Amino acid sequence: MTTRVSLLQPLVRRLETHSSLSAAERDAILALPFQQSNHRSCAHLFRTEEPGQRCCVILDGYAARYKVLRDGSRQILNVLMQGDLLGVQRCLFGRADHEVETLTKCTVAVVTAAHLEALLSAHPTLTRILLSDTLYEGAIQREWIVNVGRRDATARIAHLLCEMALRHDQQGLIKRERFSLPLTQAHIADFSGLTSVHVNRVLRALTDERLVSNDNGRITINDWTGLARTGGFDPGYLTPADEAQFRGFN
Amino acid sequence: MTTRVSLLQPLVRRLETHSSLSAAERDAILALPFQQSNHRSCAHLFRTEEPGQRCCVILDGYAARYKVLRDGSRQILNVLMQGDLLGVQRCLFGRADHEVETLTKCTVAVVTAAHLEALLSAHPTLTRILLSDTLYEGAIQREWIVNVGRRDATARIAHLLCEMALRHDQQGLIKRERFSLPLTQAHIADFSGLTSVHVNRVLRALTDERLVSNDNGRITINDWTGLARTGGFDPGYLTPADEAQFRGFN
DNA sequence: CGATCCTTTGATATGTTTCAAGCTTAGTGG
DNA sequence: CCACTAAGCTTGAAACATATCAAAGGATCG
Repeated sequence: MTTRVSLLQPLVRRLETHSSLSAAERDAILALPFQQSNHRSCAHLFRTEEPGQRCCVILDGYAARYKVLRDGSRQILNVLMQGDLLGVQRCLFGRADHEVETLTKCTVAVVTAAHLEALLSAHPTLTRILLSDTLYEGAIQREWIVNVGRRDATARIAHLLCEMALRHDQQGLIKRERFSLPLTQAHIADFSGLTSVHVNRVLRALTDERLVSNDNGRITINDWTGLARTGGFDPGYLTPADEAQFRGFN
Repeated sequence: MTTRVSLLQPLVRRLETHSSLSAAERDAILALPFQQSNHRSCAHLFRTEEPGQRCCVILDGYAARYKVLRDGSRQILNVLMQGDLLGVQRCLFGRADHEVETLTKCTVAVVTAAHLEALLSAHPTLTRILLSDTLYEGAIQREWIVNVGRRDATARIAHLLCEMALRHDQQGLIKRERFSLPLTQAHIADFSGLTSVHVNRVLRALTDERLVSNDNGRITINDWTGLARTGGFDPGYLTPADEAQFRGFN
């Protein structure tokens, strides 16, 4: 039991980036019953058609929320990583507006709506923590609206890299300015509202300027300040008011 | 007291579009102490610089969440109308990532964080209702990402009109396919990530095709099906799973 | 009755898409 | 171990949607 329990640590870490948990709350979360489930790359985690009374936490790997349009084009809404909690909407409404697909091999902890329910009943303040987490996600989404609405291709991609870097840092997943980001150029295109051809050219320009380098899904940020400047990146939307700023963006 | 209390009815109506409230919860919301406050057009309701421990409900008029970029351009994130609840993020985090400005003269009910706190303590299930409301807003934001990321100018604006029509319908504010939408073409541009010049041309095309007509801030939808088709509008993200579909979009 | 804000229109410029093809790389089976 | 395949990356040329610039025409309001 102890081994399984500690696997939910990424969720705790994630929640603690914007809220503070009491010891009892933390223990209750870590003791949440779940079923571990492994998925191959490009597998559906959630589909809009099949409603379900379950949510899940990403323990390892990457996934993406997205919507497909009638003409077949798709828009990625957010890239999900370790610690991210999915499907709360589905638990509350029995349905969600978007699909979720793995981008890599993924290990997730599946939690039934009933167990989530029980957790929230036992610790009512956790509902507020969940609300905070949803507001945090909302802030990420709003910044993304700005990104696709008002920034040019170069800034969009630079911004994407900055955001993912900071989120990795919050989860303790960045080492020496390096982190993993297993997105193909087609993924980045679907995410930033561009075509993969154009993403290719922009990415090339960014590496030519020595702002970042990309070694097969491992990103290295060579020039934080420069990248943040080109991306118009202001980390405020990701960090609590009182938190020390991320190195490189002060 | 009764007169003041009944003014919060739009909030109840709003919450009831996606959640069901018990009689006690409804009464508690309606009895929430608030201070009525009137604002002229183009006034700041919330600014990022000045954090505050209050939230508010729009009783009458329109407002917009937005962010301003370094180069001075701005992106409207959402248009807020009667019944919309603002500043929850600020109450929980003491800060928000975006600003809110009135688009018209506006009457709002200002609720202190302390009173909101008291309400949630007395009726813990309301926290979950608030979470549902935040998820509902999240769905609207996600659809907007799709809109600016993957739809052309015509579809974006058609979609905007469809969404606003449906939201007005949910609040009972649409009469004979007509509703109020006091956005200038510059507003629509800032919202849809276009320029006002281009908005003008697109809007003209939509009225030329007799899909909509615009009489000085009052929109009439002349052809629901046609407008929804050009906008790629699927109302699923706004309506609970079991709800009867909006007329015209079945 | 001027002043201001909003809308409209035209001409030109530009960022991004589209199309099309060749190239690299990693994985697979003979 | 090599040949084959598929997926992803790269490049170039042409087309297109939207932006930019500039100016004129309405509407509204003090």
